[in-house]
Parts: sequence; structure tokens; C-alpha cells
Amino acid sequence: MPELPEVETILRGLRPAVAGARITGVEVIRPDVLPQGPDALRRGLPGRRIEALERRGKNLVFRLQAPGRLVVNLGMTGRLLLSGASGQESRHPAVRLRLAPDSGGGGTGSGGSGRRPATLVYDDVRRFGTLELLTDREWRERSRTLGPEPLDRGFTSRALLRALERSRSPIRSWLLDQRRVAGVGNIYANEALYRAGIDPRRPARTLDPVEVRALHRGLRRVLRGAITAGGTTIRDYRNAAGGRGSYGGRLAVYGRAGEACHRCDSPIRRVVFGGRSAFFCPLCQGERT
DNA sequence: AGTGTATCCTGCAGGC
DNA sequence: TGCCTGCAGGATACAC
Repeated sequence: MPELPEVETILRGLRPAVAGARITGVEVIRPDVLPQGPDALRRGLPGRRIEALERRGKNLVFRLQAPGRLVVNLGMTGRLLLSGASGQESRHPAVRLRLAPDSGGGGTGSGGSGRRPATLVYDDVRRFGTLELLTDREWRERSRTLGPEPLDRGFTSRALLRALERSRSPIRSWLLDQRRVAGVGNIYANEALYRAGIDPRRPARTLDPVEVRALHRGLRRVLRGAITAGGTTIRDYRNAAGGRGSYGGRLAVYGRAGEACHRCDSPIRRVVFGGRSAFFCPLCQGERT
């Protein structure tokens, strides 16, 4: 489900209510989303303050006082819902965190203290998602296995070209590999390739510098546009308030097999490789000249 | 270094 | 209506 833009949208919705709050209780309903077992969270979280919320690739990272990190990966159908919405919207609660607004410390006066206690629900129909409590060191090691953030400054067209030049893997598979770029999933990989006019099956290293530049630009534009739209809701994705993302209407190829290409009217094709569907326009993303 | 396959799990759409 | 198959924004482990 959630790729970089969806996770970023959830993060932005959560931040005002969650940053600075203290975790006062943990309720585990579905232990199978906790690879460390239910006690790691039940013992490790209560009493701790959430210092900040961050995103790395498709992971939502709660930086905790103490220190440590609560790392949430939403899998295919994971949601993080804030109390108001969650009562109604959470049909498959897996973990509930009780939060108290930060009353102690700095004394920002009435600043954030007008907030009432809240519940943050991790909801997940299929339970492919995970919540893990990591030390800073464990998190650093985990983060090192992930590729660069595609929206960061350092992710340049040149860097992308260098990274691609040794890989024989199909470019769509390359983009999905979190060790190579972090945060790209099947929707936005396909959309970026459409924008760049590149066949998703092309071996990465056969892209010429002009194509890599187009891919770099296409990827960043697609991701930014999707963040602005609040992500793509096809079925399951919801933001922190339970609302939908509106990027779905702007998808050019993903999920549009048989429909007309907006640019040339050819029917969009669907092919399966690497265990996933790829969508593309056979004309706009056809052979190189 | 690649690919394909299976696995985790549930729900929904479509065909008959 | 029911039953079946296939499909799904992810990640990983395996054999070849």
C-alpha cells in the first residue's frame, strides 16, 4: 500500500498531535505485527516521550526520549489513525498507543497543553506491517541498508546514472529495491517510468544519460505531486485522520490496463515480472530510436 | 547478480 | 446466492 508519499502524508498528519506527547499505555491486539513479540513494546514504550517524527523510505520513525526508535512499516494495508477518526475507521486494530500531551518540562505555557489525551491506533487488515522498538544503533544499521531518499538534495541525476550503470535488473525492479532507492513502490515506479518514456522491462544499465535525467525528473515530480495530493487511495490507504488521498485520478498508467494512454490513445499494457504487475504505454514507452 | 516462487493474511471483484 | 480464482501501494527467504 503505502509508498513514500503516503507515509509522508501520514507523518504530517500525525506530527502536531504526536510530537512531544508521552506514551502512557500500550494495548496489543494482534501480536503478529510485532516481530520482537508483544512484550518489547509493552515494557519498552510506556512512560516515554516522543521527541520527533521522521520518515525514512516507507518507514515512519518515532524518535523517543531515552533514546530509541519506534519504527513502523505499514506493509500493504497498515494505517496509523488518530483517535477521533479511529473509533469509526479502525476495523482491524492491531496495536493501540495511549498518548498524553506533554505536560512536563519546557513550559511552553498553554502552547501544546490544550491538547487532550489521544489514542494512536495501528490498524492493519492483512498484518504484513510491523512495529519495532530499536536502539539508536540498531536503527542506524537498519537505515544504512536503505538507499538514498529520492527527494533529498544528494539524489542527483548523476548519482542515479552511476547507480544504474552496473545493474542488469529491469528498471522497474531496480526502482522497487529499497536498498537502491528508498520509498518507491509499484505505483510511483510505474508512473515515473511513464513520464520518462521508458519501458519498465529495460535493463537498468541500458538507459542513456538523457533517459536517466528524464527518469530522475519524472520520479521526483511524481513523488512531490503525490505528496501534494495527500497520496493515492486505491482501496485501503488512509491518512492519519482517516481521509483518502486524491492522487488516484492523476495516475497515467497504474491500474489502467486496456484504457487509453492520455498522450497517444494506445491501450495501456499490463505485464507481470518480478512477481508484480507493470503498466506502460507500448507506444510512449516503446523502443528507443 | 538475476529470476521465479512461495510466504505472511484478508477482502474484494469477476466469472460461472 | 454461492463457489471459485485472481488480484492487491510490501518484504523476505529460498532454489536455480
